[in-house]
Amino acid sequence: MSPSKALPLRFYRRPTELVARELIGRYIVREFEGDRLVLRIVETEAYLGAPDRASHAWGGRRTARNESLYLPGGHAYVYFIYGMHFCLNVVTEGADLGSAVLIRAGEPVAGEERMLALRGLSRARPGDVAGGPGRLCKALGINRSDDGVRFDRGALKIVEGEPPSADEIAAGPRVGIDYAADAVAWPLRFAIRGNLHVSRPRL
DNA sequence: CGGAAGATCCACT
DNA sequence: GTGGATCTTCCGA
Repeated sequence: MSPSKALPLRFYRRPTELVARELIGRYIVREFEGDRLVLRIVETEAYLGAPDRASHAWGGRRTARNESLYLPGGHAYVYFIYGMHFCLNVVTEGADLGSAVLIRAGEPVAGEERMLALRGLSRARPGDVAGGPGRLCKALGINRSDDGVRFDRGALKIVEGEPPSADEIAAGPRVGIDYAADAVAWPLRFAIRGNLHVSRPRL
């Protein structure tokens, strides 16, 4: 079934837009209280750091909240937003740049029953479990205690998969960043074309 | 020190 | 389509 070989740190230490594209089709493997939860990544967004108005690292902003965003590629940046949701990012490139990829949606591969329970649902249509960054974190039991962990080992890994071909990946503007001036329209959102687990608005 | 806004989600009309 | 939930963070005064 799903492969178990974690991506090496060097995978992440490349241009952010490329990493965002190439994370599509990989698997997030989460060990949570004895359960193995697996999601296939179907949607990502690239955040480029200081030059990117939509990035938490815009203009070099650096605070206690986003400190882990400045770790070297391959670490997690988990932040709390809107008073109730967590979002999961994969730090990219080298240390101190503040570039990262937001994991926006995943397709359940294993442990779906447990993920449903974590989401507080009894049944779900495609996309309900992990279609959206807040839902995805809730389905995997991710919170601030996962901030700064490595993705190549431990209880929150990203492993190899079967990345779709380039023509199966759609690109478009990122979600929820209307304030981001010139960066509003940058096509840094990536998703598997036609996949039902992609968040709204669908690409 | 106060206010505003946020890389969201859900329920309701 | 609209607004409310809920709270941390940030910036301006």
